[in-house]
Amino acid sequence: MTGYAGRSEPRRMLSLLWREDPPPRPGPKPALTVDAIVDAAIELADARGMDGVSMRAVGERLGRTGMALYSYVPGRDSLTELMYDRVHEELAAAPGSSRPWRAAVSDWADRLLAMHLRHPWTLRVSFARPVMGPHEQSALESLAVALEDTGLPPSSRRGVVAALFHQVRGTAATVAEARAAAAVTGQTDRQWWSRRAAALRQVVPDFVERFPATVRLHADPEPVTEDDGPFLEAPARRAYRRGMSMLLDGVAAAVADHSESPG
Amino acid sequence: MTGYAGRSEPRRMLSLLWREDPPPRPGPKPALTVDAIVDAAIELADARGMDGVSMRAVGERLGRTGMALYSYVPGRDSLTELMYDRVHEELAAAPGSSRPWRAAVSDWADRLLAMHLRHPWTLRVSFARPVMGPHEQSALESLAVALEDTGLPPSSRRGVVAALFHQVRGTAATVAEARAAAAVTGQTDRQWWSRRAAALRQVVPDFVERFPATVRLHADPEPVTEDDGPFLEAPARRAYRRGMSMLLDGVAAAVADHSESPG
DNA sequence: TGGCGACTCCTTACTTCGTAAGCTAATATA
DNA sequence: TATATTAGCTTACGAAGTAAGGAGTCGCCA
Repeated sequence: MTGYAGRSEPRRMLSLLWREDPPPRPGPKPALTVDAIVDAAIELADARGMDGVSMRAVGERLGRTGMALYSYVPGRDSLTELMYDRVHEELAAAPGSSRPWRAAVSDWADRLLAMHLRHPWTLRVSFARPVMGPHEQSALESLAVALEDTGLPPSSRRGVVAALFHQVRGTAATVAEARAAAAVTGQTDRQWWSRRAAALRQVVPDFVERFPATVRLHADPEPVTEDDGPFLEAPARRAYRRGMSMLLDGVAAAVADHSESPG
Repeated sequence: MTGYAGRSEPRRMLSLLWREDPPPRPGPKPALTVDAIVDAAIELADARGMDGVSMRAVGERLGRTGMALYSYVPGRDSLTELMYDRVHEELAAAPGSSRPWRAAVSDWADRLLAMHLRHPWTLRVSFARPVMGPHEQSALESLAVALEDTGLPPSSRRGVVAALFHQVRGTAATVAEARAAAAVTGQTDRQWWSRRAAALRQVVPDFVERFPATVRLHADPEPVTEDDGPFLEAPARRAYRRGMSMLLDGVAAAVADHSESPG
């Protein structure tokens, strides 16, 4: 069961996240640091995926046994949360705060998407119960700042925040999955897809008659023009752009509506 | 590593999903059926979560050992996909096809959300690589039908489909997480939250000064008036409604724009 | 300054998981 | 009827998280 935040003692976990330095204590000097452990775990996760991050593997990477880590970190889930907060450091603050809200928000989402794609294992940590670490918080803060320029009330802004997170995380999951499957099965995603389609034609020969609207939905595929990645990745990225643009259109409409008759 | 579709032989998996009945074969008569196994697994998953669904546990529920299941199903991941497709049966087809697209789409999303909340373990199966079972397909078909009434081109419709899935799945994950945490920790989500807030105040006393926009974002909480569930569940549901409404506003704008100047 | 006690890190062991291997008994087809 | 093939069992392997306990190390107070 990975991905549930807040299972352990909240005080201990928050203390770790915010790097409260502990008072000097008796006993041998710690040879490791939480940061070193988290770094090693992130390297492992980036290279081999979250399943490659076992306590033993992380310990081994640091020249220790797996059990040695338990002096620094309550357990594996807590380590995951620490990793999660850490990579949010990469989300640099928005350049200038004087840009129009739409550009700022759209940029923010793109940067979050890029972060998730650099570290796909972050998608295993649920957005539901925020980890509430410093870097995650400051990422949220910069979005919150951008959204205040809309003039919308807090309740509406919360709706936008949730929608943005869902859109970004869903897209990231789709793209990451396509990549992972390609890596695991050893075949390109195009091969994977064509094999699957051939098998489907065999098993369900009347697919076109039974699901006509679905077939029409996938008609008219656009050529891959830009750098939106390999075969299966491209449609996900285009859908992301379109979905985001429609969502922001809706937000803009709400902004116009609200500035006409505020309150 | 749960949740990756299409790991096993695609032909075998599709044959299982679409219930191709195999030709009579030598050997003892099978005492079980795939359906019985899938049903047992779903009951277990609903009751104890996906972690309660081990091959041994499912076998035991059917009076067999875990290994007995491998005659029917290639492995655990495949079983998960079968479970996933099965519960999509609950997504009844949309009532009348003559309703306006917005109502039809909104209803569809609500029904999908309800399904995910009845079976939160479905969220472990990625939307990225569709399982392509019969029930999942017919759920997608009814959405595709509703979207054709918009008159939007396929590429735009695909964007809407993706956005809808992301919103629904993200919301479902949020709500499910709140429920799971309450069940696991034994404390109500209100207790969980207040403890966490207290701990945060201790560890980061200057939180309000450091993250003012975040604090303002969470200001002005609305009273829980309707049946949107317990404490932490309510904001997720309200955010869902607001987000969905803004998204559909954006779609409506695109519809208006497109019917003015099609092509 | 001596020693108490808390600490780090190790080894060992327990549990649970998915599933590979190989056995026996049952059965459709030649 | 002989044979090949299957279902379902037992056994076992490797990997996972982590509990338990011991050995050595150091801060703090008498």
